[in-house]
Amino acid sequence: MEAVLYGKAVHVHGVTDFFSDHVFDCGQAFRWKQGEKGYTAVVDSKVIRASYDTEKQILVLENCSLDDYHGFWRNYFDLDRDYGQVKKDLSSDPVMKEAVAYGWGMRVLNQDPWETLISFIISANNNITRIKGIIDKLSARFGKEIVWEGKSYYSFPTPESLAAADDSALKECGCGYRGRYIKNTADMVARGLVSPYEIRELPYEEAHKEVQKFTGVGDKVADCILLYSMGKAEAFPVDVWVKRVMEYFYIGHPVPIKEIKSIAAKQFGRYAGLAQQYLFYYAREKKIGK
DNA sequence: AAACAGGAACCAC
DNA sequence: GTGGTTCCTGTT
Repeated sequence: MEAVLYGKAVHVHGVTDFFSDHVFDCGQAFRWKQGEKGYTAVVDSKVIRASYDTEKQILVLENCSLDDYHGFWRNYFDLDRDYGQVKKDLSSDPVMKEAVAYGWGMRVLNQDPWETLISFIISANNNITRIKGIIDKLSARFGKEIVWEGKSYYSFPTPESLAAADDSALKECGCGYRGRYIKNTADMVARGLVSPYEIRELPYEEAHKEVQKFTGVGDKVADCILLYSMGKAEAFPVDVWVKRVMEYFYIGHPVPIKEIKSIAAKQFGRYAGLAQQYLFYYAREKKIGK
């Protein structure tokens, strides 16, 4: 991999196992929007546009410096993980082989723990379209405006701004009963009672327990936060889709979520979270079990 | 228009 | 600690 600066864009040469639709539309991130020139998002209070040239194997990051790339985006896009090897390892199992072939360009992003915490509290009992809408409204209302190419974008709200939010404003953003959970959680973080950044440093089991101290975070949401923002590749979030696909292909009948997690841990090992990501995309696109 | 989709809180037991 | 019910909003 070699990163080269062209004007205000970084071109990363030699990136493999990358396909934008798989990366940005597999349910892990909610702020990336597809446009003519690529996918655009606000991440870490910066607007970024990403596009990938499959033929030349170049990842183009617009509005990005070389320092930004090495200091942030390289890790954000998980570019130092050998997905070729991961996919090879997972493909010894015929079901995973099929799922991996289908979502071949998926990568698990390393996102911000605070943003991921709130985003997945919103995700509970909710669907992706609605989650995206709620996060957009919250950002427009409580985030900071950033203008790029003549367009307005909004950063993800800070803990302080959400802790101070009116109940009615959260309701208008479509949070529903989750507004209370968001405020409670934001308040805990703003007061420094629990830090998502400190939780990130803990091993899986402890982090899984700690993150559930936030209101609105249960077993599944905890696993999402650990996998998508705390570098825990063994975390295996079981939502209805993953439950269905696991029962359909591996078990044959309905079982409790706890059992699905332990079967997955045995079957997929330390990459269970990456396996989950391929399975989720496969199950949802193919409507397995529906 | 009633039914459904989607995880965690909360209260019984 | 387990099981059943309720929470909110958008879609069918």
